[in-house]
Amino acid sequence: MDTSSWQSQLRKGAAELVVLSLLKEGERYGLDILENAGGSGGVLSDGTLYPLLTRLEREGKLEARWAMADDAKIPRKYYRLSDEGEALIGEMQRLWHEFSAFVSRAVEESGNGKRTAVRGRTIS
Amino acid sequence: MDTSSWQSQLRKGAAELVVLSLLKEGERYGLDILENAGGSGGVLSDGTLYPLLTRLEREGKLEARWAMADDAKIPRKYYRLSDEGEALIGEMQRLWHEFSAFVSRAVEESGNGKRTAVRGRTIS
DNA sequence: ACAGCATAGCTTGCGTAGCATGGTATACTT
DNA sequence: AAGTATACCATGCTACGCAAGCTATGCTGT
Repeated sequence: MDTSSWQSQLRKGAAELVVLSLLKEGERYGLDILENAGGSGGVLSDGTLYPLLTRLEREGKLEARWAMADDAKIPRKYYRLSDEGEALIGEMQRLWHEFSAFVSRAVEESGNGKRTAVRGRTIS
Repeated sequence: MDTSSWQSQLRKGAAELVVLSLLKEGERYGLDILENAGGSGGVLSDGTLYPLLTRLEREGKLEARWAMADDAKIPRKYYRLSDEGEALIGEMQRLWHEFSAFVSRAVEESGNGKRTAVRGRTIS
């Protein structure tokens, strides 16, 4: 049973929400985000993340700086929420709750017994 | 704050799950599905639903028949799960729970305080 | 010395699905 | 006759996930 392409579709949009949510906690760089959002059951691969970060920066939702952390060997690009991003994430989180509640309800109701059969003759 | 195109992205894949879940209860026709899945906070418009039903039928996940119900004025096309669709929906529902739990966790953890600031000098 | 691997970030091209818009056809209402 | 409701379908646009592949640095083992 192949559900992999369907899962890709399901992830659309969720990546943006998860990344912005992670950055709400504070500054992070690419691979750091990937480890926190792309693990088992995760929603991100690196080919998805970097274009996404670039886009969010271009759209003004994120700001970025290159920095050399004390324990790092090579420079990292650190991203943080802009004022606009900060304003957006609250609304997105509210919409996510609404959306996931709706889908979960639809999924769960389908467990409760059969509907009565539809009357009517099939047309051939 | 425009989140409408983001919401479209979020809906991708969810429509298929919701439709198959509704059909797990029993036979339904197009507008019937639309009323149960497309309302407020819903995930479907009719320009999405009909191509989706056609695709699912073509892929063998659904079977359909035209029928004249007693209370209807014009014929309706009734869809039901095929054996393959029945086998698939269980797996999809399991994956949905996993996925939505992951995203919800990411969203909710972002409420718990600030991370410690990253040490390191910005490179200019 | 140098091959291999880990860390870190980025680019290209493909495929898929949501959806706005518009269309067909029938039946009922005014 | 015109308008509205029911019911289904087709076209074209767009966005985004992701596989695959690229660059560059620094550490480690032989």
